[in-house]
Amino acid sequence: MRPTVHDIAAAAGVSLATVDRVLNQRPGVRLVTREKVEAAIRQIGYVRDVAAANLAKGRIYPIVFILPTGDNSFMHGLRSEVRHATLRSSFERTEIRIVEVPAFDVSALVAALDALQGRDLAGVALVATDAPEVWAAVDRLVYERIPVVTLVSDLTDSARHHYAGIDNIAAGRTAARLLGRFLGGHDGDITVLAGSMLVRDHRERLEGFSAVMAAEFPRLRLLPVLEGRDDPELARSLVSKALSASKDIIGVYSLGAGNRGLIAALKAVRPKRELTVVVHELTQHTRAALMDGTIDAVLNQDAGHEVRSAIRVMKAKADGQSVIADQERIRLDIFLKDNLP
Amino acid sequence: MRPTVHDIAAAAGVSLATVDRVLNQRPGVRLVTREKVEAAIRQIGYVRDVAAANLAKGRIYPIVFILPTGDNSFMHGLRSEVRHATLRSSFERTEIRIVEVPAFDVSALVAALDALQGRDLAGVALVATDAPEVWAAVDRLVYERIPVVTLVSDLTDSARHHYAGIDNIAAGRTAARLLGRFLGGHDGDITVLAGSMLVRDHRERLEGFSAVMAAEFPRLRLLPVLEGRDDPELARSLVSKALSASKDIIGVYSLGAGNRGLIAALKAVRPKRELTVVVHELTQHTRAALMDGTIDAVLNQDAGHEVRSAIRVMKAKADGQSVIADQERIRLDIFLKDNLP
DNA sequence: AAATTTCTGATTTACGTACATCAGAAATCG
DNA sequence: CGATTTCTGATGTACGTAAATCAGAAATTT
Repeated sequence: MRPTVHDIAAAAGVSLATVDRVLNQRPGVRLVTREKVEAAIRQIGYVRDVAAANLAKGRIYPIVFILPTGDNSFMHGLRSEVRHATLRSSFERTEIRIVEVPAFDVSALVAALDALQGRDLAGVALVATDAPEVWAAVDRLVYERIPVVTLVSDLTDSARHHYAGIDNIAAGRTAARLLGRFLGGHDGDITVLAGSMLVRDHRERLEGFSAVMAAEFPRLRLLPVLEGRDDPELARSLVSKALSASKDIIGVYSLGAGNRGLIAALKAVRPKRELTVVVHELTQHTRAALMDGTIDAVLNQDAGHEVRSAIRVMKAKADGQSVIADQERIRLDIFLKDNLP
Repeated sequence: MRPTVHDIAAAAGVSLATVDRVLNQRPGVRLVTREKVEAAIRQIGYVRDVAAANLAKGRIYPIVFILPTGDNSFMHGLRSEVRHATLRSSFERTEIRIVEVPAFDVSALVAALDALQGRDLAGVALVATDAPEVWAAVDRLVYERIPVVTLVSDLTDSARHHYAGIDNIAAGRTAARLLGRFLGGHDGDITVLAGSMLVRDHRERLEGFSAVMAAEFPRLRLLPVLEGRDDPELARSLVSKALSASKDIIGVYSLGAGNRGLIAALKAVRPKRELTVVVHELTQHTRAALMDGTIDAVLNQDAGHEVRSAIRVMKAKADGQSVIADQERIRLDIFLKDNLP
């Protein structure tokens, strides 16, 4: 059986109340006594029963998620995961509120962050647009000892406590290698569709992609990046234009959202044009396109994992506990048509 | 605030004791009363506080893991994950015992299973060798109402409650597509290294691999399967022999363990021979080989996830609860040199 | 209608921790 | 040395559930 507070009290030769004062860092314990208790705790290997502790304190964790609006499937999925988490909130002693702000809108994001100042929050999670004003607003919350976690996309320079998302440089590199290897030794152009260079995840994916392409697949040339603002309709028109402008395009890497538009553009030129395509985010549209051969590979981050990880981290930070970095690592999923879940 | 048993009692107009009888399916409640209570439970949306319930019952779950011996890295990793779980056992109210049996040894496995009959166990997890005697032994345990979970490799025909492992047909198909696409349109032979056709995971991987190869990459021919018994030394010699016997081999798929030997054999012919290689299981050896280019892709199942999932499932079954299938799905990880964890 | 059996209610203790109160001991101060 | 101040012990309640006991009500049988 696992040791309890009673065992500590007996081992240290003090009362339960004193053990409690030491454990919860309450005042009223002499230094020598405190050390005696701490020695006993180490010696018998006591570990607090978190379930019982939570039951006793009945604490709740008020949490805010700041999510961008936009009708692309990835953000839909993310919002739905957060909502799903609100359904479990009574079990997890959380109270989750969702705040929506326009995508890529720095001042709106800053306003949303500043509105949270002075609130008694256990944590704030945000999909960050990477700008100095945002760093500052985040740091203001951090200064107030509110745990802040970036979700999906990180901030370059800020005191945020944690980033819950994939390694986007690695994702870009992986995309490049898949595309490069799938294209064998062929020569040709590659077009890249991004959402916006204002967000760090897209910049990093491009960075990793370009690096591997340049170093290992010199026969493939990158065309200027198309910025589709994660908007299906804009993505469709940009890609269509690019495909008709250059007949040398043999590969496409879509590193943002709005793939519905990309897929429409691809289908319009199929099967005349043979294209190898790697995209990000598994949605109903990319899944179907992967199945029918329009897309060759999908890189994915599991939005559900990210949301749950973010919540775990915020709760841990709010309790002043450390997080197990390895356990909170978000994996990059690679889907071909054969291993779809 | 979340509703409690007291709220149910008040809503149903019965006593706490009656609510408890209904909730824990104890006898002594008339049908009409039981229905009244169940209606109240549904109506106020009561959900049992599992933490408090576990605290109150103080139940422990005795669990046995049956693992094959063998010095390949994958089984080492699996054993170490199970041991790691034993360290957490006091938190999770489990009491885990590990039983080791020789790999691919049907009668030893049956003996180990039968030795567990009549014990009061919350669950048995085993890496199964797929044979009728094993199906029968597993079914004997199931008949005694002991939850049984297969780990890594499943059984064809048995009443085991759950399988904690990847979809091996999908894994084989994925390997085929990666290898096929990486080899462009080239002609040549593919050699397949397996552990043993006695285990279902290896058979299924081969099945999926062969199917996609035949259907989509007709210019690649499969050579007869090499059975390395997951033994590094045997694997090395088999692969070396095969490579010198046929100069047409341009690809290798290793679907079992013992990759240390495969890698040694590959390094012996490098860089003269250009080979595209896809293997299973990320270990220190395959990781290094992926980094240095000896291997092109690694398919992986996360042993830690499998062990934790198996434990969750056994506990749920022991409590008569259902498992959330989707949550217990083990994902197939694909690693290229760019996305190693 | 009495005797029995089957339900139900009321109450209590327990799980391991948090937290509050109050009395008394020990240390420190004047 | 007495008067504070600071520390410690003893004790009780609470969290939400499990589980047991016993008395009494209701239903069933005789």
